[in-house]
Amino acid sequence: MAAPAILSRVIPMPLPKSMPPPLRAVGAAPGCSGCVLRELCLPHSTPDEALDAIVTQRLRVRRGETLVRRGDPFTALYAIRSGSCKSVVTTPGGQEQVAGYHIAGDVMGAEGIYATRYDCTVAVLEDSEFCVMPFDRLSALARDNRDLQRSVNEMLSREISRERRLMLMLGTMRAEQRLAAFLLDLADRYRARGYSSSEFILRMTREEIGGHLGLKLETVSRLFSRFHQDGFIRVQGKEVKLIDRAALQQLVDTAPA
Amino acid sequence: MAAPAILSRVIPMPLPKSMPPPLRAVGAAPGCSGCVLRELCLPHSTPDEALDAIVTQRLRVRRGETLVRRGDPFTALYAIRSGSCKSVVTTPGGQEQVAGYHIAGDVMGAEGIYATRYDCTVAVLEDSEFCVMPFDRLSALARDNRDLQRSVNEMLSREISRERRLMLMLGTMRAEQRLAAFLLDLADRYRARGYSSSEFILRMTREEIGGHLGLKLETVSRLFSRFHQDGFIRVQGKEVKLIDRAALQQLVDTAPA
DNA sequence: CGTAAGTTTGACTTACATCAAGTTTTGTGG
DNA sequence: CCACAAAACTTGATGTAAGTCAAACTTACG
Repeated sequence: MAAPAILSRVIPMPLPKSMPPPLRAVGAAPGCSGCVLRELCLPHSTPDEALDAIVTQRLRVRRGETLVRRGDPFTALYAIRSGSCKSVVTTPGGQEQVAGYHIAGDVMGAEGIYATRYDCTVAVLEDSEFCVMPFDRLSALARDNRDLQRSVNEMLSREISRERRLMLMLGTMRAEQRLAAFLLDLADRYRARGYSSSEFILRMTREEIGGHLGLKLETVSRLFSRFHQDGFIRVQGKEVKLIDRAALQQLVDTAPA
Repeated sequence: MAAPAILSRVIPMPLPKSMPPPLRAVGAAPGCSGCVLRELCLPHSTPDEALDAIVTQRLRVRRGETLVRRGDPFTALYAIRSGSCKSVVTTPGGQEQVAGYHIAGDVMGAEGIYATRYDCTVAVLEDSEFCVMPFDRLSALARDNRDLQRSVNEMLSREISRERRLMLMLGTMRAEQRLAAFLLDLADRYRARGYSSSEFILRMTREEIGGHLGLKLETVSRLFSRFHQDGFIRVQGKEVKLIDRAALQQLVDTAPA
């Protein structure tokens, strides 16, 4: 198989300086068994035996680069080891929707399995590191391992649920509810990763957040200001601190009408 | 395991003609190998050997009944053999979003694999017949059959793509674009099933369509009237006839601004 | 055949978008 | 490290697409 576009942009892992640059290094990669993100990234059902065979290489990608492009042949799932990115879908008319804001522990690319091509472009928001999980390898491993097969199914199913929640948000909520829900969801995800769930740095611009929530950047900015004034949060550019979570939650839960 | 709610309302498999109304099983499954919907329902990779073992029973459900409820334990995927339904997600605040409008050949329930519970309520829009694919059976079959395993993955992945398109629509399009996209998508799906792609009967009310597209029923109604006046379609209640597909397509493709 | 559910259409309101101008932050090269 | 240009952000004034409220009409079903 021809090397997918992405591999041509691989930056060698800086770990042991002596190691040849990636592309092999299967067992040589640190493996998932000791990874702190394991619980998030692979479903709990993932069997230990398989763990260190799934990830064949690590990739470093710099802020502003593209990890996969819409239409690229599907070859692998990518897990975020560190950093963050957004996945973007585009209408025929050129409008952009940020389908996901992904942070460490998230797995991306699952939509490509059926279509054999990725249908999102994944843009890297800060210097990041990814674990590459070639899909035919994953499938082969799963064939001999019932639990791993289940893990793959769960991973896909989890993605369906995630998107359904987003759809629900876009279809039913008003602007302030969307932003509140976004912030609370983000906080939960940071907590699950052991980071502070009340204080974090947004890696997306107001425009990108707007593109995610189906709003314009001015609306996002105004809402941040309003939440700040109302004492729900403290914002300073990209730094956000949640002050009154209950209030945000109540915003989300309260029917608009 | 306790009998899942859905199955408790099912009558044992081999059965006579005279059954009490709702949710009734309609006899031993004829198998998928001769089914006209096979191409749509199961991915092309599905191996012949597995085909007749996947569906264990057929269910008849009458209009207005509920096939699965949000929160029910996940046990099976359901394929629509004939008829149609909507799947509904609900916000904490009680707002409803119609996550999908499903017609013959569609498979539902995939989101439950991860969560072990369904997270949509599926309401039946007209008297319909379903093929029940118990998931542990499907998994077991897939374990011994690489192609079937792939089919399951593809089925899930296809659902992710479907939802992503809907998300894109909700996040970026204006009302008239949404309705146009909805009609064109529906037409395509009918064509793929061998039905007329230019003339069909909507089984959803204006309110349900609105709930699907993130609009209010009055807006949907007005748009139908406008499309009618503009000569794009001909509407008469639930009967719709597409007249000028190109015009609808152009609406969808034209950037709003 | 009658009643309830669904649909259409109009008048009015509103949440968010758009346009615009000024301020702050970021990142780069001297 | 600073300077300065570009990008990102904030805030106000105004516009508009879609929502809300309301009333009359049509369709479907028990």
